[in-house]
Amino acid sequence: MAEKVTIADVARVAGVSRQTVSNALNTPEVVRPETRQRVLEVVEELGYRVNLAARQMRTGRSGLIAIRVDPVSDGINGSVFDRFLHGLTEAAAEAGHRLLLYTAADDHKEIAAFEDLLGAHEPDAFVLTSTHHKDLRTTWLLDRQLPFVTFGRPWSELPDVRHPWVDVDGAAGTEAATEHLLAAGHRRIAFIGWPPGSGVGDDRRLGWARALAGAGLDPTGLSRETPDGAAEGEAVARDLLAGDPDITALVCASDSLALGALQVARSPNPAWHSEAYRRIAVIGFDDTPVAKAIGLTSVHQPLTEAAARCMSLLSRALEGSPPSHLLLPPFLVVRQSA
Amino acid sequence: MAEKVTIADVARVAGVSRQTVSNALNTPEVVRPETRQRVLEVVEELGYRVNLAARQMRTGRSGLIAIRVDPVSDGINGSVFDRFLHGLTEAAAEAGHRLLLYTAADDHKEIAAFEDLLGAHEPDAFVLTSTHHKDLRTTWLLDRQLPFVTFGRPWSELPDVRHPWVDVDGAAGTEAATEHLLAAGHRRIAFIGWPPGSGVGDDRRLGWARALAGAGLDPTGLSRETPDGAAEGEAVARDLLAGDPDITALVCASDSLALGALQVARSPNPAWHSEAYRRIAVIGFDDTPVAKAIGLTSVHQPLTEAAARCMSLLSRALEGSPPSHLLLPPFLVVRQSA
DNA sequence: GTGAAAGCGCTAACAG
DNA sequence: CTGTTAGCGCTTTCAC
Repeated sequence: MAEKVTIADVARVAGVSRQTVSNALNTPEVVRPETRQRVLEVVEELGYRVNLAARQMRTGRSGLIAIRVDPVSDGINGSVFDRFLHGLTEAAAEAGHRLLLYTAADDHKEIAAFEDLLGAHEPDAFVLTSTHHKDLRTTWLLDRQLPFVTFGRPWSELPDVRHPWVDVDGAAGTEAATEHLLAAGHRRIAFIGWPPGSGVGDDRRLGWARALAGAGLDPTGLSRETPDGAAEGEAVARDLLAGDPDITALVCASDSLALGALQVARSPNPAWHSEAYRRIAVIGFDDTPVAKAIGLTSVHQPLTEAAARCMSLLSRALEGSPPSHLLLPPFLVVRQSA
Repeated sequence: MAEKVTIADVARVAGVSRQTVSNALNTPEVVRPETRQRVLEVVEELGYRVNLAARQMRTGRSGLIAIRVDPVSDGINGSVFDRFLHGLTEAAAEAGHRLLLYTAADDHKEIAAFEDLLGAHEPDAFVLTSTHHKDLRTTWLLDRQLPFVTFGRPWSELPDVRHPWVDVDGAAGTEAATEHLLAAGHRRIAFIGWPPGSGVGDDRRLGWARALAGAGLDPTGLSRETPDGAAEGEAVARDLLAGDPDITALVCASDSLALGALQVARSPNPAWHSEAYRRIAVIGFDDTPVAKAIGLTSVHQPLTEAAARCMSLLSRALEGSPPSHLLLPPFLVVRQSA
């Protein structure tokens, strides 16, 4: 049972040639239905499976899709990638592919990893995450016409960057969050985000600003920038609330930032609480387990769907179709914090 | 550069035979140092990389290690596996292997996946997680003498179950947690765990009981069982505290349970708060991002080390060494909750 | 429709 | 120490 059963065994038992077996499996329409039927029965009976290494030598296709996992999982936000990865594993399996993992510390190292992989395991395609401005990886892969899809839009101005991608509309997410707060009566809504230059962060700020503009409100003085982190979020929230007694709500670019902001919101501090009591609403981004655990309202990304879409765009790319892309809408998960 | 460079190219440029190149790479000691040096230079110059598919056809080894990822990441506790996976990816890379992902819904489906994989990609070994009583997978792999390692000890009574494994000493973790509470002066310390039968859960309960016994305390009436979950933990904690006014601390089998328990501990409810004010200490297990976020004291598992150890046991198994195993000590991360 | 031959890139076995 | 031969299992010609 664990013995190696080759195409020759199937051919012998079915009373046909090896080639006919191969045809029955790979090019069914070229074989007579009854022959095909018999071959398939024998395949089933013997538990035959194509040896991918042998196939790969002839066709050059390995059935492998490579994806990078970061050396360290940074806790709160790492869960976003992990959910995506789980979804992608399933989607890939349905498309007859398997995921191959690799690590790399930066763009250059990752390109070195591409070279290693292409020479060794020969993955059929790559899935790239965390796209950014001046992404060397996409350029490298495009130059060599290697199939890939990115989860994350190309944050580049170059109009000739043409590759399939899937992304979640971050601006729509923060916009929905802000509109939710507006609908609840909030009028002075601040934003805590990352320093400009990170496409994702800028996009999320944009949605907040758009919602304010839509309500005819002035965003001046209501936006702050900080590296990601709960401590950072807490500091910035404290500063914001102390400096502006009219702020009643905070939209954050991540759950980490929101978590810190929520500390401030939930334990009023005299330092900023000089005015009448304010109940501060807080909304995060990513709907991580932490958000669920502490009752933080957050923007949820449809990661399973994103993974499935990545896979289908990839399948299409492997068939030679021109690249297309997809911007998925996130949705707000409302909890106690807002 | 992206052109396919084979061993023949290297041989031609270096002025030796194909076999010498192969030897220089795989059996360096059998080749004259100067020849070897020249070959390696040409390899570098041409950017040659062995084609694993071709090698696999000859040697039967693919350089792949297969590991299952669960279809759905269950949020809080999923992060444990994910951290392990990240660590394993790195450890595998250092040992010259890559991780291949697959999914399966249960033991039987997973065994079917084994068969698929072995016939197709031919992984050199498997890494199994979530071992349990009557684990069909280990039996199946042992029967076929396929190399594998489990992260999780064999929870079986069978003395002949002999395979390499790595596990974290859960009992030592809850014991340390309980001792920490004892040292802080707590005398009536309850345990919230899972229904008996899940090796991991029973083990964690054992550590708590052991610590109490060591302090000469009676555990009677202090242990509760419930499926995992924050809501479940909350309900059980409420019940425990209402029924026993002397309880001042709760040790939980998971961060999910602890999260729920902490809700009760932090917002005193008249229902159980009939006695004098009690500050209830809570300790969780796994040290997930949620624990860090909400200041929950928790038992931390050394997952990166566990992954590295799994890989080294696997390497040894692939070399034919007899199986050995390892029980790693966890440690307590003390935060505000205890 | 079906079968025979060739060869993908590599390494184990053997000969020099 | 180095070179030659053979063949892993499969699929792509090309005959039949």
